[in-house]
Parts: sequence; C-alpha cells; structure tokens
Amino acid sequence: MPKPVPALAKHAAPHNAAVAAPPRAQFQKVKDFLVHEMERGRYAPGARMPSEAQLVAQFGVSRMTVNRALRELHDSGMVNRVQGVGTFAAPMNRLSSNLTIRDLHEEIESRGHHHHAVVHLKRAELVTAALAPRIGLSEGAAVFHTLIVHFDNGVALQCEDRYVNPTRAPKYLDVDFTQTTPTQYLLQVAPLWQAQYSIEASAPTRKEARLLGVAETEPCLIVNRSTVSRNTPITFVRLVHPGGRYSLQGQFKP
Amino acid sequence: MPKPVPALAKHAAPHNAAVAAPPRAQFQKVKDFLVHEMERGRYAPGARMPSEAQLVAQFGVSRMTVNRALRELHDSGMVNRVQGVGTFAAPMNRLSSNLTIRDLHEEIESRGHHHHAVVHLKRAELVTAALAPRIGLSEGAAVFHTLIVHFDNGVALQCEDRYVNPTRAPKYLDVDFTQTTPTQYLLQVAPLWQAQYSIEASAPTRKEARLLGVAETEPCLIVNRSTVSRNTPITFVRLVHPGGRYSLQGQFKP
DNA sequence: GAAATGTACTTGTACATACAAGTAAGGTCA
DNA sequence: TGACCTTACTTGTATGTACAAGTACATTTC
Repeated sequence: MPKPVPALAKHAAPHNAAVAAPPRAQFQKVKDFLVHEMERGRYAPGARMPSEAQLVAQFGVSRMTVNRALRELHDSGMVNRVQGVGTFAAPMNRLSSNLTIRDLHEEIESRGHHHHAVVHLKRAELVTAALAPRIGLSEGAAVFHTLIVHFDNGVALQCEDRYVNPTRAPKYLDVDFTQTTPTQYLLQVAPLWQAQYSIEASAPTRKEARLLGVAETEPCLIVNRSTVSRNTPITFVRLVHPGGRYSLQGQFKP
Repeated sequence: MPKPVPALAKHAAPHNAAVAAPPRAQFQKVKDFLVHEMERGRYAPGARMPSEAQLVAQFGVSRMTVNRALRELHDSGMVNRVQGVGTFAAPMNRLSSNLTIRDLHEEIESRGHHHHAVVHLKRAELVTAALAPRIGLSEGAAVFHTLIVHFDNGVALQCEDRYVNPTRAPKYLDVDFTQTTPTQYLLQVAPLWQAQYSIEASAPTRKEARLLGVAETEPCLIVNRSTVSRNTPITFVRLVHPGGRYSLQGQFKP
C-alpha cells in the first residue's frame, strides 16, 4: 500500500541546511540500512544477514526496534527468518506487486471524466451446472444476473457480466445500477472480500462486441473474478475491456 | 505475501479435543476479532473503531500488543489511523492484491514442463529518441537489445523484447540466454528492483506473430515493464503472450 | 560408534513504561 | 467576538526486560 509521503519539517533548519532531512524513526534507519546493503549486493540471495543482537550493538537501539525492522522486511518478502537459525536475504526471484483494482466509477471520475452505465440485463435465473460450483450454489438454485456496459465520456470501456449469490445480497435486483455500481453495492452489503482473478487476452463474444461497439476481432483484456466474503461465495464476474481503450497499471516496490 | 500455515499442535490434546486449535498469538487474536467485526459489518467504512486503550481493557493485554495488531491492519490497508484522532475502518472501495510475477523459467519448470529459449537478437544498438527517457540514457548512447522467445514444452509462450542499460549490466551480452533468463541474470547483478508495468490486450506485430507462430489477429496479453534499481533505470521490456496460452492469476486477501 | 544431554545462539512474543506529537474541545482573557 | 491556552485523548515510537521455542553443535554417556 502506498505510504503517505513523510511530512517535511515545518520550519526551516537553524541555518546552512538547504533542505531539512526528514527525521527518520530508528526502526526505519535499520530498515533503510539493510535495504541499501542488499541493493549494494552485500547479501547474496540466501546469505545470512546480521542477527538482531548484532544490529542492536551496531545501532545502539533496543532489540524491539531491530525486531520491528526485520519483521517488516520479512512481511514485505525481502528476507526470510527462521526461528532458532537466523535471518537470510530472500531470493527475490519472484516479484510481487500491488495490483490495485479500483472501482471503475471512481477510476473514471478521478480522471475528470464522466461515467455512465447502461443496464442490458437484470433478473433472476436458474444457475447452470457450469456456474454452480463457482458461486457456491447447488444446480438449479436461483441466481441474480446483470449485464452492464460502462462508459467513459460516452466511450464503452467495460462490459460487466455478473452473477450474484442471492443469499448474501437478497436485494441486489432492487438497486439502480445507473447510479451505483454493483461493486459499490456489494462492498456495502458484504465488506472485506477475498477474491481470485485471472487476466487474459481474448476476442470478445459476438454479443459483447456489439454491446461495446467494437469489431469481433478486437483484442480484449478480460478479467474473471470470483469473490468470497465470510467463506461464502458472493459473486462471479467477467469484465471485458476493449484492448485499445484500457490497460491495467501497477508497480512493484520492495 | 502468503503467510505460512500455522503449525498444528504436535501432540494430541489431553482428551476429548478432536482437533487441537492452533495456539494464536495475542496480537493475532486482536486482529482476528477486529477483522471478524468488520466482516459482520459492525464498522461501516469510515466508522470509528475502538481505540488502543479500549482494546487494552477489553483483551487484558498490553498496549504494545494492541498497537501491533492495529498497525498491521493499517499496513494491509484495512484501517486508517490518524495520530491524535483515532482509528477508522478503511473504505475498501479499492481492492489491492499481490500480483506475483514469477520468472518464466521457474513458472514453467514448476508445472513440470520443459522450458527452452530461442535467441533471435543479441547486440548493442544506439538508443532511439523514443526509448532514451524510459531507460535513463541520452539519445545516441549505446543500449543492449535482446529478442528472445520462450517455449513451454515446445509451445511458444512469450516473446521477450528487452533493452538493457549497459552501465549497470556491462556483461549482459556475454550471457548464454538459452541457459539463464535475462530476468535471472539481471536480478543477480542488480537486485531489489522497483518496477512499473502496464498490462494490455493487443494484436501482436507482424514480426511477433511470426516468432510466436500465431496469426496476426490473435489477441495477445502484453506486459510493458520498466525497472529501476538504486535510482537508475535498468531495463525496459515488452512481453507478448498469445492470449489463448497464457493468463495472469492472483488473489486479493485482506 | 551411537544416543542422549547440555549449551549457546537465534527468532517470536509479551509486558510495563515512557515520552513525543498530533487533534479536538473547552475555558480564559483581552 | 476573537485569540490564546489548557486539558484530555489519541496514535507513534522507543526502551528494557522476560520467557518461550527452535536450531546447531559440542560434550557426555552408554
């Protein structure tokens, strides 16, 4: 998660200091030191790093402070720690990032554009055999189904084909989805999702191409996502984005 | 990052307990309690949550323990904290996940498949005006350029078009890329990347289609990534994956 | 020689305490 | 009324201590 920028010193330094160095917490100094040494290549992947006791002696801080520094490096995947053995530089052969998927309405409005949605389908259906296991319902049970196209300044940006488990969102069909996105509503009634998703490139179906106003050969970025809240499946959604109009962006940070 | 599964009790419980509940640390109990209450919807987005002092009284633990629980919830984006004011349930209107991009060689081998690479280009070039700013070189400077196609059990899976900053990897052209992937090598000489990437769907270029053995109309998943280490750009890479053969997968976890 | 034990070192967690720094609200005084 | 101060409460950080739990290695014992 992006941490807020550390506040700059409010008053000018006494004299001679062009830019006041923002004061760093002790545990942060330890972290910065270790990260810097890793960047320098001092600790090869898998190499043993200084123990907490050594860092305590080196920095003259308490062990709790050093422990916090190392624990946070561990939480961010930069080091491995084994109780009774020591701390080791992480292999870093896999890069993990924060891919943030924002609510589309918020994303569009934050660009200063206008968002509107067209609801093409909003009804209850009987769940098919293929879908039933993905949404935690038995075959033949009722499921809510919506098909909504989202526009950014009048340009179709996303075709949202969504199935919703009625047990956790019984009033889903009463919502006016030209005013509230399904994501917004579902986050209200079932906060704190867990989700699995896959991202792939594919051609749209004929229907999707027609709804989005693109050729059937237009490459599309497709996100399939199923979400779970409190161990019960909530919703399964297929999001189709015309390739030329949409891209996911993110960044890795150690 | 996925935490290891908590170890089960090694010996059977004294009696009557079918499955020994794994002992939880105190700070974890506080976290679990708060997460559970948020799942129940007790704290609406933006609502004030219990202060550290209140949780200290409720759980009978020290403030440091409660502080750790709340700090970790803050680090994972579930609550917002304001010094002097309090702790508040996070809006959760944006979902951030850990999208882990593994080294392709490792990813293929871990599936039990065989990976091999064909090097189509490996040389120094003069950097073009368009590329220069993205890789931190002045126009006309030398840049390394490789074009490699990666195969999974003989099927082309990725076309890797990469430019490398020679100042940080001067021996890049000496590497045998049929044995070592560029990612593996670059992680050795310049560990701890920061990277920015974008993911989009598009048709491949004519050349890429030929190298991958797909039609020019095949939708492809394209990842553009530029990486920085120690504040100097290292490499810029365009990864083209045939849509039908590759997908990115990940999961959100609060 | 093999097994058990002891010892030193490591990380993991927890506590009580302390001070700094920020916010909000109320009260005081001009 | 308006500016200032005080007070209460909040989070942020740091210290010192303590014990638990795990590992590695040398030593002792059989």
